[in-house]
Parts: sequence; C-alpha cells; structure tokens
Amino acid sequence: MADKEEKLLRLRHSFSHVMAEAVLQMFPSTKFAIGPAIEHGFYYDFDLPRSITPEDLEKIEQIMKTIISGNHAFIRKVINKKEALDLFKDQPFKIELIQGLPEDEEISVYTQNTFTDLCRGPHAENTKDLNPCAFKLLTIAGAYWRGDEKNPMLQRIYGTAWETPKELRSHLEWLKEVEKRDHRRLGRDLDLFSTHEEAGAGLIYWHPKGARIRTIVEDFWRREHFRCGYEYLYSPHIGKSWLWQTSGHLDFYSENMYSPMSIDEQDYYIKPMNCPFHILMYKTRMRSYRDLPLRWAELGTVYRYERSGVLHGLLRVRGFTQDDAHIICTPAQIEGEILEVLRFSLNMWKAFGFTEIKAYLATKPEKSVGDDEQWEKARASLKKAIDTQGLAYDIDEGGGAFYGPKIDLKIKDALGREWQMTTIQFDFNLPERFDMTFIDQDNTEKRPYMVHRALLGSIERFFGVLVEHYAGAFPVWISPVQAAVIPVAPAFYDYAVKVENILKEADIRVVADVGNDRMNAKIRNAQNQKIPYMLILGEKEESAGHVSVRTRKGEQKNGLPVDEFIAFIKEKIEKKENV
RNA sequence: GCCUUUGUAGCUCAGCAGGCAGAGCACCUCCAUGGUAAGGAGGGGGUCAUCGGUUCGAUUCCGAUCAAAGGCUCCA
Repeated sequence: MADKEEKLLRLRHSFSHVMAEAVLQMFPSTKFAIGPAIEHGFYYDFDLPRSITPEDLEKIEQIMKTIISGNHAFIRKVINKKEALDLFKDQPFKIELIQGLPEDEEISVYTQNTFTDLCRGPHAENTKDLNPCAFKLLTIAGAYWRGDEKNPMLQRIYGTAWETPKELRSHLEWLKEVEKRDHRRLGRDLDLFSTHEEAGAGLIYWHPKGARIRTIVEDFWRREHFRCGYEYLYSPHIGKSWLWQTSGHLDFYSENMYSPMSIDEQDYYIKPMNCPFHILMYKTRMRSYRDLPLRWAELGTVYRYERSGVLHGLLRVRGFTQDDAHIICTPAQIEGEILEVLRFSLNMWKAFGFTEIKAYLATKPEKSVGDDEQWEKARASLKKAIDTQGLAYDIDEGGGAFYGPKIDLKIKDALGREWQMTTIQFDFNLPERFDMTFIDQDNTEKRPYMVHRALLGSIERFFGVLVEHYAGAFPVWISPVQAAVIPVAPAFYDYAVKVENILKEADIRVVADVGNDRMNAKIRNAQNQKIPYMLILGEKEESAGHVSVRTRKGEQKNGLPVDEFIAFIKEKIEKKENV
C-alpha cells in the first residue's frame, strides 16, 4: 500500500513536470513557481502572459500526451548553488526558492525532454511510465505565490492522475458523486434550507424539513448532554465592549467581529463566541471545589465576519450555532474530564453514523500564555485520552492556540472525505482575564481549568456534512418525513387519511398524498424526496386493515397490518438504523 | 479580500451582427386516474442580477456594484 502511494506520488509529480513543459511550449515566457503532487493528482503554479481558458486545458493535455509518447527519461543532476542561480536566471520564483535553501543543501534538477526544473524529486524513470490515458486536467484557479496574499497571484492548473485509465475513470465517477451529493443542491431539491443574497450572504434560512431535522438533532444532543452530567444555558446575543475588552476578543479577534451597534451611547458587539457569557454566569457566586466540575452547554448562535470569497453553503457561513460547552474543573479533575469529553464525542458521532475518526493534537506554540507545567499537564491529559480511546492521531507540534493545547477530530464521510468538526481546547487565558476562582479544600482561592469544546462543531456545518454523508437519504430517525401514504386511486383517500392519523398518533412523521397525481407519480415524488417508506394502499389493504410497504431502496413487503408496520418502523427509529 | 468563471421564469437551460423574451420541469385550473419512478389539456409567471455609459434603440457592447461557482489564505 505504501509502495503504491509512493509510486503514485512519483507519477503525479512527473505529470506535473510534463504539464509545465507543455505550458512552456504554449507560452515561452512562462515563469514557473511550484508544482507538487497532491491527493488525487497534482498542480503547477505559473505566471503567464494571459489568463488560460478551459479550451487551453485541452490543448495542454494534447501537448502532454505528445511529450509522454516521446519516451523521455527523467534525468536527475546535482548542481551547486551558483550553477543553479545561473541555470534559472530567467525564473524569478526559482531564484527565490534557491536563495531560500540552506547553504549545505544539495540542489538537484530534473530534466525530461526540453524541460528542466528545480526539484527534490523523486520522479518516474521515463515518461513512458506515465499512462497518457490516466490523467486529466481539471480546473484553473488563482493562487498566491507562497500562499501569501501580499504576493502576486499566479495561475494554478489542477490535474488528476492515476496509474491506469480505469482508476482515472473511477475517480471521475467519484467526482460526479461528490457533485450529486452537494448539500447545496440537495438542500434545494429536498427543500431543507436556503440562503438569500438580497438579505445577506452566509446566513442560513432553515425550511420546515431542514428545521425538523435540526430539532431532532438538537433534542437528541440535549438529552445526551443531560445524561452525561451537563447543564444547559442560554446567553444573550450581544454584549458591551467591556465584556469583549476583558475577554481579549477586541484585541485579538476583532477582524472576525462585526462593527458595534450603539445602545444608550454604549458600544455593543454581536457575539462571535459564547465563552465570556458563560464565565459571567460562573462568577455570580463563590464556587467551591465541591461545585466542580461544572459542565455547561449551550447551542449558542454566534456571528463571525468571513471574507466574501470563503463562504460556502452550510459549511462556511457568517452566522452559525455552536454546540458549545465549557468545562470548568480543578486541575486534579482535568484528566478524567478530557477522557469523558472524547468518549462522549465519539459516541455522538457513532449515533449519527460516522465511525472513522482521526485526532489531531496541537501543542504549545512559541507565543503562549500560562506556565509550562499547566501546558504539560494539559497536553498529557489530551494525549492520554486519545490513547485510551485507541484513536489514530497526528501531532501538530506548536499548532495550539496561544491560550492552550487542543484536540481536533476529523471525521470521514461516506465518500472518504475528512471534515474537521469536533474541537476540544484548553484555555489558560480567560480564567486569568476574568479572574475566575474557586475555593479549594485548603480554603485558598485557586484558578480553575477551563476547556471549550464543540462536538458537532456547528449545527450548520454538521447538517451540511450529514446531508452529503447520506446523500439526503437520512436514517429513519432523522428523516423529516418517515413515511408517505400513497392510495392507488381516489376511492382509497379516506383510508389513506385514516392510516396517516393512526401513524401520527404513534409519533411517526407521515404524510398522506391525496393530491391529483396518479399513483406512479406519487411514488416517484416520494422516491425523489428520499422518504424511507411508502405505504401503498388499495382495496386489498383497506379491507384487511393492512398497508403494503415499499422502501426507498425498492424493497417490497405487502399486506402488513398497520400495527406491525408501526412496530417495525419504531424499532428502526429506536435503533437509529437506516431503511 | 484576491484570481478566474458565471448571473435570462421557482429549478435546469436555450436565445440575441444590438430591433416586441423561449423550452422542459415545477405552480394554478379543468378533465382523467384501481396497483409500485412522470396521464392529458389549458393557464399564470421574467425591469434578462443591480446601477450607470455608448447607441435612434441594450437582455445582447463597455464600466461599476452585488451575488454565486472553483481556488488562494483562514476557520466551526
């Protein structure tokens, strides 16, 4: 497996060089930046005399195929810095890269056919190792040189490349599937949510069916939290500048905050986070070590400024609801609390059908608050929790926030894509800033530990991922409509309504379709709406008090007594199973 | 915010060397409708994203703005 990945990496990197050569043939004045292999393919950044178009991509592909069929070797050569600077004297980006290399670094260049590039490698041995029918140029994008918006914008060409045409085809199929599952498309088709440009970008409107799902998710979430020893809070949406000054948000987070509104000549800010409010509640009375730990949760809606170019459906918005909680505890309790949060989180993901989860542990950055001992204790408890759960993890050395280390969880969806959702963050900053204290056993004032955590992350993003994970065909317990009653003809509309009422009585979300369509159209509509169960009713069913069940998967079970169907669907709901 | 592309009916999309705006689906009405993925007929619906410019005349050409898509950076 590792061998295969290594091989793919060489191929993709080589395709990237071949593309660069093709682009150079088309535009002899091209300046080259960088062109690495990436997941599923490769890219290369160029500075070009004009914007390239999708038609250009086809031409570039053709030239690439010609180059590949020339059976050119990839030849590696080691040169010294002076030679390198001379070789790339017309390539300012390469010069910059060379000058950035450490003095003792070995500088290598790779040449195939007419093209030589500064490159560490590795590459395929020969262009004949590249299958000319196993790659495709996909998209053109702008990208800053070295990812810095102060630098010039280059043109990036993305391509996908594989060992065989068959793998390419299946990747293109996968891309089609990604498009089909796009939550923005499904959100409209299934009537779940909308956004309104005329009323503001990045703000979500939840339609009845989307809102229904949201209440199901939130009800479940709250119940689980109460069961796990959390209390629920409500806090305001705005706060005076004193609050945000004290918390430090005005100093360190203001680029994400909206301008203040003036109320009685005081500046009020809409909240980008919930924590300061929870802290004020903590400070309303003296806290004893006996009160700790406090686990305070809130589905708190926050607003953050996001640059217009980054907004994306439900996944990146300007107003969202965090499934937030703050755990305030003694240093001695911290390890157990972290363990419990992680366990809780994994259970939550399991309930919604996600089981592949990876942890990222971010440790102390150079600039930080809090003493080393605190950091170490926190890091150790995070690490221990990950180990106890047996999670796969990566360590992001120095990647923590200045106020504390954290674990982020990335969950994998049905298409194998990773989404960063859960975050568990220590905070050594706010307890200090707000002077939070508790009275310990020895009757001295001590500083509590504080942990922020969001399990689903944000309800909006979670919903977007949920939609894509299930392609809109939600498990029965989440489906906004669990059953559609479809009479075969108007003569059975009365019975259809009767069955609908019986199911409603049993708390099943059901709709009887007694409209003007013919039965076939009703089945098609229910199918397109991804309703789990269709109950088809005609004379046979009415006279026996039965229903005939068609699932959205096309399975069929005829002549089921209504009670039996209720018991059946109740079990599906109870066990959180799919159809 | 920046780069590229895009914006015509609720949705998917035609159209136009500058000269009265089109289809399918959806919606409404009527007719029809007894068995597992679209019954039929008729009808309503558009300041061609917005604002400005060029022109006798702009949905079409030009500019700005807004929004969307794919990226860059950042993040729940």
